[in-house]
Amino acid sequence: MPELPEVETVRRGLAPAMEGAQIVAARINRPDLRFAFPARFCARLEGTKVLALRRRAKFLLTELDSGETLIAHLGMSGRFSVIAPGGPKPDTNPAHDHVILAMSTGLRIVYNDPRRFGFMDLVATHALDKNRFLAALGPEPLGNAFGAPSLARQFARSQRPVKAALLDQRVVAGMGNIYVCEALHRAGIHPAVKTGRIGAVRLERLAGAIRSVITEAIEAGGSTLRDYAAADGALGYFQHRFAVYGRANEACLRPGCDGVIRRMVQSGRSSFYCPHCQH
DNA sequence: ACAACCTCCTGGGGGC
DNA sequence: TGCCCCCAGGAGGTTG
Repeated sequence: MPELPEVETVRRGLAPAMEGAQIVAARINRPDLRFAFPARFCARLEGTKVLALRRRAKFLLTELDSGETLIAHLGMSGRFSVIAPGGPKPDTNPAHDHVILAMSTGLRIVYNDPRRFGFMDLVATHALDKNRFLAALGPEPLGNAFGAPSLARQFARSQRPVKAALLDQRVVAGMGNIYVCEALHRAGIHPAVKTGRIGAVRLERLAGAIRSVITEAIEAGGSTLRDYAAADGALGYFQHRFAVYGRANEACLRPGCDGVIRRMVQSGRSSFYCPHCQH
């Protein structure tokens, strides 16, 4: 379940192993992940130097000195590992090692993804904004363009449950099921509330809750449920701070609230909320 | 044009 | 004990 905080943690782990280094060899072990790899994928990577590792929403962007940028999405179960020569190997099943980059430093970068919901693309850096995966993304929750005003604009466009709206990457980029549930709980907003019924004060509270939950989750190295680990194998620990996610039938943790967390299904996805303090 | 479903995939957990 | 079914979920694609 890599959402923004997990992808940011992966980026921070990969950056020191990749930035400034050259990709001396690239290998893919199958022709596709969720989508086919682009033409001449390995050849276009080999011999390039990594200028910078960036992140946009849940996408990892590796800027190369060839003028192209490698776009990677971890899907549900994608993991990048940095492997030192003779060093420990990750605990992932090597049958699902799909992409292997040998760096000029001797380190290897391995992309492992059992479910293959992840995908990669390679596009001209100057046209990154026009890429089909990135073009429609909304503002970064920690960026200046995000806030109550941007939420208000997006919420006015269509009436739907706020839970569904926040999962829409055009509304705010990088939120997934976990952090949407947590942010709604912090803001005291019921996940089924229609977007148009949220007033200015609550919008401000919601924007603040989104920023705080994402900030704290990044500081905690993300959340590790089953699949996720950072590039060095370290586990996140924000899962210990979940107030609602995965806590059905447990007590609400909000001070002074004696509610019990419930689970409901919205558009096929679990929503966790406290019926006592979320309205 | 846009919103609601469908689909991709595997490992793990629950139930029988 | 073992097996089977179902669930988890991001986002593009398809359908309506």
